[in-house]
Amino acid sequence: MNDRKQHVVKMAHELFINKGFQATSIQDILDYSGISKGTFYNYFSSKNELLMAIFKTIYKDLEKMRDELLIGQDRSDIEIFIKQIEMQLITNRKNRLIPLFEEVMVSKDTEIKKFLEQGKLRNIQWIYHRLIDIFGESKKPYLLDCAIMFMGILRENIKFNRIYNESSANISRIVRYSVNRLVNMVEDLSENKEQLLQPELVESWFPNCKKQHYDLNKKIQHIIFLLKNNIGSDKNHMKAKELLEFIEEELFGTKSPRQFLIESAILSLKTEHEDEWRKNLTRLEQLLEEYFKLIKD
Amino acid sequence: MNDRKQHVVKMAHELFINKGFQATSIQDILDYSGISKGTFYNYFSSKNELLMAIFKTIYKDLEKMRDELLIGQDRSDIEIFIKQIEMQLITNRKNRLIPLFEEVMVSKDTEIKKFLEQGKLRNIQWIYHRLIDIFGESKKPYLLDCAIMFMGILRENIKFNRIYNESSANISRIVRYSVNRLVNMVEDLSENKEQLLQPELVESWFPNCKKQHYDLNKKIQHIIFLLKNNIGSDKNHMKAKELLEFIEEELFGTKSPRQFLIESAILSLKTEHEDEWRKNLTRLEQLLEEYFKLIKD
DNA sequence: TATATTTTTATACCGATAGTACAAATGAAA
DNA sequence: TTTCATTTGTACTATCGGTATAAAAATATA
Repeated sequence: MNDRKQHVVKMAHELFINKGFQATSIQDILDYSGISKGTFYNYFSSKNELLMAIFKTIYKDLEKMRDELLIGQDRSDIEIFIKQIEMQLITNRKNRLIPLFEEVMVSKDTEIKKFLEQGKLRNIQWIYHRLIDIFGESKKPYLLDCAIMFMGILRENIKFNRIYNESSANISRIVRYSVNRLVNMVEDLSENKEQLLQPELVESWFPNCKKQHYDLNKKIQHIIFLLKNNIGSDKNHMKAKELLEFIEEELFGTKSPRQFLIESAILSLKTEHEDEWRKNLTRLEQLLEEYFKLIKD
Repeated sequence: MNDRKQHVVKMAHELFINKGFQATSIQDILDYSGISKGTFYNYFSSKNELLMAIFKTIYKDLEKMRDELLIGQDRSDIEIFIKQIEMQLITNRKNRLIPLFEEVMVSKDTEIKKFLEQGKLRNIQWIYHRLIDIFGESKKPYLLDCAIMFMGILRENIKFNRIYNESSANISRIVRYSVNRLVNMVEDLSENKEQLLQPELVESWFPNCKKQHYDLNKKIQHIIFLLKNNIGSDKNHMKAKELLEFIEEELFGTKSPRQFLIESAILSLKTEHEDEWRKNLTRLEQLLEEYFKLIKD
């Protein structure tokens, strides 16, 4: 995206945050960002398309930050999940995302509505997969329901708490409270074997490649996690840890991971000869090969 | 409200259901209901005020139907609660209430927004009180939280189920599933003594008279319930049951209960002389006196 | 530097919208 | 028949999102 165009997006976003979408006229945007109408319609075919651009950039940032919180962590640790949710909520509030979201959902523009619906589905899907990480495959049949209901619980709790408490200080408390309900719900459901939606539906929401990509990332993270737990603490081993963390950062924290750097790091890691270690490292190499093949498409 | 005005409200509602609020222009309403612009703005000061009139009539109907379901029933019976929720959901869907609701919530009109927010609070409050009926005073500290989270669970479940199943056939299934979660949540919360919002807040939402009215209705229903369980099955006693049911219907099923009819019914009921019965009947008389005093204000 | 191409600007314009103003027509009560 | 409120029809304002386009400015190319 053009620098100038980016600037318009940013300025418009500021206006939308302060005045709302509907209440901000095109003319406001033109004045505030200092461009002409012609240029505006050269960049965006409509006001809605501009809003979509805003959403896209926020979503991308959000997902990146969210995934970064997982780097080098135990996926099954529920505390990480809590941190991720908190981060999402705080970002949402900062960008007034929900009011904007709702404003668009009532417009006639079907395309943007579909886009936002998909965003919501993606979020549910993400929660669902995270719940599998946390509660294990055995609870899978109930975890889509749980993901959906968790969203509802969280949403309403935040809404009603805001009526009395404008500060975002207790977002953390609300999230923890809601997650406690979630944990209990998982137990309850798997005990009573009650199911509303079949989790297989989730797979049909999006093209297969997304799922593939997600699974691959998960496998790679898992292997690195194993490797990290397999090293001692002497000087040489500290270097191994640093290398592994570099690989993680490069893979999941940057836009386009540099393959040659990662391969070189792997090479360095091969100096270690312990049996279990070697096995895992070979597996990691295979997965990385798969990974780079996938992102090339 | 004027007959003609009522007619406009009805026609506009039809249009809003079919086309949505924003997408329906004033001109559409004028054409469809056959009035002139001048008349329209004589009735309503704006399009938003018309919508508010629609909401008011629907809310009133809804609350009436909902309360009628309780007549002559055991308030603590959760099955009645389920029926009430189902009824609300079906009415909501029939009137496309939620889309309309959302369309207005994004408008700039603060008055109508406040009105709708209050409606939502009233609903939460109602659920809260019903939960007290069902789970008892001892669980009270957790029931406001439960009411709020139940709303969230229900809402999201319905939303996501609709993606796959357009029919309203399984609304019943969703409600039952959600209520099961609610029951478990009450248990969980009272066991772990976790509380997010203090239920006392509920009282501050609305003027005290509402609460008084609600409590009084509850007491009257309870006494009538006791009386009904205290009569035998011979012919004379069947008449007593009919009289009690008439009183209930007159009190809670009509707009303006006729005091003289109810007093006459009470008089007839006094023919019975059993001890417990007489005591309850006197209590009922007292409560009714209070009741008619209250609705006169 | 001179020319060609692309981008940007300024402005006039379109059709649709919510809401206003008001004189004329209608209708029912006195 | 007169009076008075209601209703109608129509013209009007102001704002909106979006289009059209010619002139100007910036950029690339030769």
